Amino acid sequence: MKTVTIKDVAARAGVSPKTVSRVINGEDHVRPEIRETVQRVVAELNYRPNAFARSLSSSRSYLLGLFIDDPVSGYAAEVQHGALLQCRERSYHLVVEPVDRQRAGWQDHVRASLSGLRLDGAILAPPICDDAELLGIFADAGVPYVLIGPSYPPRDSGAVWMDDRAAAGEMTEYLLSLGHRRIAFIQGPESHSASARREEGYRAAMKAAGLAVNEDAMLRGDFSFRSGLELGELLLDLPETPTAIFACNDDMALGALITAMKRGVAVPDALSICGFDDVASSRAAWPQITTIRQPNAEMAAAAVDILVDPAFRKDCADPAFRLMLAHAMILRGSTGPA
Amino acid sequence: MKTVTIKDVAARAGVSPKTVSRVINGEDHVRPEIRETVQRVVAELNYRPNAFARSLSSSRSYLLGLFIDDPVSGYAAEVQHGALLQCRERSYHLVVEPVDRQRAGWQDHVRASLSGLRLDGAILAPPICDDAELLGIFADAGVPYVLIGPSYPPRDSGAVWMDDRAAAGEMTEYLLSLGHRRIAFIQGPESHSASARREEGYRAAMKAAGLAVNEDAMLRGDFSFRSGLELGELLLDLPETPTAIFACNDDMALGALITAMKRGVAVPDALSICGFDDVASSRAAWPQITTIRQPNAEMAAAAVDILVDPAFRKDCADPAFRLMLAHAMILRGSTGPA
DNA sequence: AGCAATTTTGACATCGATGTCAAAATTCGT
DNA sequence: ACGAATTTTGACATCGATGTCAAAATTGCT
Repeated sequence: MKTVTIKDVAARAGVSPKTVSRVINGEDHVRPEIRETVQRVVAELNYRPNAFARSLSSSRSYLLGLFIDDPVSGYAAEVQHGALLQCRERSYHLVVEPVDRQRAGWQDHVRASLSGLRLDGAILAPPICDDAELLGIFADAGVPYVLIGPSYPPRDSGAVWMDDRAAAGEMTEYLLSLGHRRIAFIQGPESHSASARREEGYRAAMKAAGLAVNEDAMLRGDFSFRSGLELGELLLDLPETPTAIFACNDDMALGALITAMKRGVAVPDALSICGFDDVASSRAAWPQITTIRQPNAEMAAAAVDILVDPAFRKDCADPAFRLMLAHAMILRGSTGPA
Repeated sequence: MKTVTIKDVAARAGVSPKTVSRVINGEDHVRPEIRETVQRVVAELNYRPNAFARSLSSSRSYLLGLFIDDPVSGYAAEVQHGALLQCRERSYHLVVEPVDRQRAGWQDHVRASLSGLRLDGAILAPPICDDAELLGIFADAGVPYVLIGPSYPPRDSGAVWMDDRAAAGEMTEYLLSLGHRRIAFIQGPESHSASARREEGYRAAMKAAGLAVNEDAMLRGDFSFRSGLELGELLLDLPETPTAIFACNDDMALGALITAMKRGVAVPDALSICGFDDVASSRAAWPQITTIRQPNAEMAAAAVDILVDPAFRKDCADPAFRLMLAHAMILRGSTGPA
């Protein structure tokens, strides 16, 4: 297929390439009839601007990067999908870059994508959105970025959140309303700040109900299914068995659920279990797991919108670019009256 | 951060930009000592070639596209991860493009990525790798592509497979060896050719064992968890209850497993269940599901290797670019003696 | 040493778009 | 209808690399 260039369009429409460029980019200063002619010719020839030439001359790449720690997780898939759809909406493209901080020289990989690809912006997913060194690399390269669920509100960048604290609080209140008093809590890894916020919400709700948190029933996992299995064992071995387990994410809740089944503890009759995330397998389990749906795709889409907003490039510090999106409690079969 | 260009490097090394270009691209005809000097300067200045300028002049984009139907699935995540890592290895980048054929005008979206981005190659995941119209778009645009697990061996493109037929045969033989005779089979959607190959393998193994397939215990699902639930009901309602269910993918196997648990049918004592894919939740279930691991990441990585191989661009029809990778049977708790 | 063959090098054009800025066309006011 | 103000248009340079090809340097041979 011979490539159609802007010159071809210009020639056929009887105008200069520059005018065609104006029409393509929706700029002012083109007479309506000429604009129409050009648009017709563009359609006729099925012309598509060459993204590389455009980037080279305009110093915009129409490319956004999604930087993510573990691109295989279900979480990553949701974030990516949300970003992808919104990019398409905006005529941008998305480049996914895994950031494996275990590997020596990861910094260079990041720098290479930034300087080689001239990304117009980047989306940083948790937990790497809290990595000061990484943020520094972006700042040095002058690439604007939006953080998803960071620990601290960033000063000079966009951010999109959900209210982990409030959500965990609601979940705890729900368990309390079911009559549970001995509610165990499984924390996530310390590196994930969202985990800490969820714990806060849990503690606050317990305190509000006038209940003390049993620190023996507060265990730290690593967000993996396996750690849920193991910590579930520990919790069920406790002298005062909890009547409910609130895990910081669904994978660990699933692990705890399986442990309960193995040991013949009926869920939800003898033990309620709830998680956080609403991953696909929380629906596939039996009973299905009560959880909190994070607006992952929506947060990613919002991040894209922020990045492509010209106002953002002018003033990244504008608080209008720090958004909080709504979560939802998903009540399912794994929780019941105490 | 001021951008370092090839001219800066050239000036500092006391050579022409062209020579620097030669060094960067590992071309011949550069005296060793000059090559070394240039490399030193490149490192000193931390120079990275501008990908856009490079693509514009060389008509290579160093960009590969991954075209996929449902980018949120666990399957997609594995494929993407494999492709991503290999791209990084090869200094390419990966652009993920969802192809939603439900949506009007999807063809234009695909064309736009091809002509706008000048992709050096594309990876087509199932089931869209079997879409003749889609393949035509790539052919028209002159973008070489590699198919993952297509129905038919392509004539003029690369392809990467696993042997679905043999794998399903092995699984069936395993069930037979456990003493099962009434083995139900849950098919996938007709649009997924892999499903048909798996069914073939099952039928062949049954025939080889001298057993007739009970067509009443052969039901078609749509690869979803829900369809596994429903078809599980139907199978357990059969007058001659099967002693084993072989589902065409793990999600449906999980559905059948949940149905069995709901109805109090013990797995694997009263009923064996096995799936295909080895998705994450097949490990999260209880009992864990016996399944077949597809080399998804490996297939994607192999696809990348094929696409970046200069020999491939010269002769896409070379049979060396049609690879079959090995699968693995994963024996877990959901299967046992009849 | 002298000349041909070969290797190394760089000048220059090019890829396809956009930014700048001045020229041409149009509108407006009187 | 005329000049000023404004809008529309296009010529030209530019972004940063690579392809082409001829010039310069090196090597090999007698």
